[in-house]
Amino acid sequence: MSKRERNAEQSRLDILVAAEAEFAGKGLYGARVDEIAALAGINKRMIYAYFGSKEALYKSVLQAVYKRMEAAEAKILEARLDGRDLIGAVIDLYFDFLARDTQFVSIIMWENLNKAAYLKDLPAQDLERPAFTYIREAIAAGKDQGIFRLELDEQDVALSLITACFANFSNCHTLSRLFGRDLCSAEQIEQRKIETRAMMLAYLCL
Amino acid sequence: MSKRERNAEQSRLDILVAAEAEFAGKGLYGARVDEIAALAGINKRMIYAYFGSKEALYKSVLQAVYKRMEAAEAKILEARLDGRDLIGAVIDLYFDFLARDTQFVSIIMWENLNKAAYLKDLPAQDLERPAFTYIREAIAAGKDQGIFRLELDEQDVALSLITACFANFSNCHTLSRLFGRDLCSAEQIEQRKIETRAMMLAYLCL
DNA sequence: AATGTAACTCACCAGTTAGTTACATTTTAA
DNA sequence: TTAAAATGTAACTAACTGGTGAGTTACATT
Repeated sequence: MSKRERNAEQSRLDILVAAEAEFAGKGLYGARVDEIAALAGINKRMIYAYFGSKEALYKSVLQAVYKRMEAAEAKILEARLDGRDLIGAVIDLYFDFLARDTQFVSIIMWENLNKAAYLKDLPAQDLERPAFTYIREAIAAGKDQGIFRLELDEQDVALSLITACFANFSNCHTLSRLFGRDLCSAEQIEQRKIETRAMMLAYLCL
Repeated sequence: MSKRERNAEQSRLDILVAAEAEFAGKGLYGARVDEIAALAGINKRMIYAYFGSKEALYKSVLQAVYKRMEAAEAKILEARLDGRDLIGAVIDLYFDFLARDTQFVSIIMWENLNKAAYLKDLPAQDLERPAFTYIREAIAAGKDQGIFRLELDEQDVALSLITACFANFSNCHTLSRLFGRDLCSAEQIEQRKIETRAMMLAYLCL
């Protein structure tokens, strides 16, 4: 086997990237440590040196994955939109993020099947979602401005929004089979985005 | 080990029930044949006698699971509802089914993570969904009667409806952590049902 | 009582798994 | 210069895995 350059930081990163691909594809149980080592082009021993165990490696991957979502959501906070514009922008952002980052979708699903057992071990700080707070506040403001329905609860709307986006990606394979069209394709996803936007706005707006 | 009563049909069923629990909990990779045998209270050898392989057993479970969904959907066809009543009834049905049958939810999710590889092997007949056709026809009729928006596509609406229901169950564990409330609880699910109904009707109706 | 067979048990295998260890090489710092 | 710490390799192990060969038991038929 060819020698690796000595670079602890790079090696750690290579392991994380390989592990994410392996965990996304096969889950915690199905993933093989030897496979991760081979994919990272590193010796298996280093995985144990850097991460300690397969489980600990998985937790690091989970953390990294949520960090990506947080980074994407930061754009929402920066844009400082409100009302209908904000809702549209949020849906665009989630659709684009989930369409691009299929490993994120897979790992979240695996974590759900695992009853979020490992997510629970993550420090609370890694789970704070400033974007959720911002969305809730914007909905409340929209109600005050008389553009959103008063009877709606901000938290419920935020939940509806996120679930409506996510399900298009988490279940696209089985639904493709059931509906007889490839829902994973870029065109179908674009269509789902338009549809989701229309649905959310019809629901929210007076 | 205690002797089993000789009953091929019962044994087959015991294996299927045990396998579904094991596959739902751990997926195809994570499930252990020995565990299924222990859970079914049967000798492992019989699993191979009846089903041939772990994969073949999984496919049988997948088939059984979809049959349950089909049976639940049959009630939609029987009720012969239309318009807003139908939409409400469909949401009720999916919510109630998914809330009760958590193993269904898990297995569908696993199958999606597996890119529906095993679903593709199932005979097309097991995947026909008369309920979907009925819903699409009812939406078209609603448009003619002037109660539903004309610009909507029936197929898109059916998709929105199913995804909006499913995501509440598939992602409840991670979302519970993110939103700081137990979205798997009966009360929260009831709240999500009300919300989903309001959203779909606002979206569909003129 | 003898026979045939479906249902079943037991003991085992060959391959795989996460994790470890002995040892070699390189970097760092005094 | 040199000792120690860090980084790397490859061989190893103990436990586990899906799957199987061979033999046993219950029971119906003759």
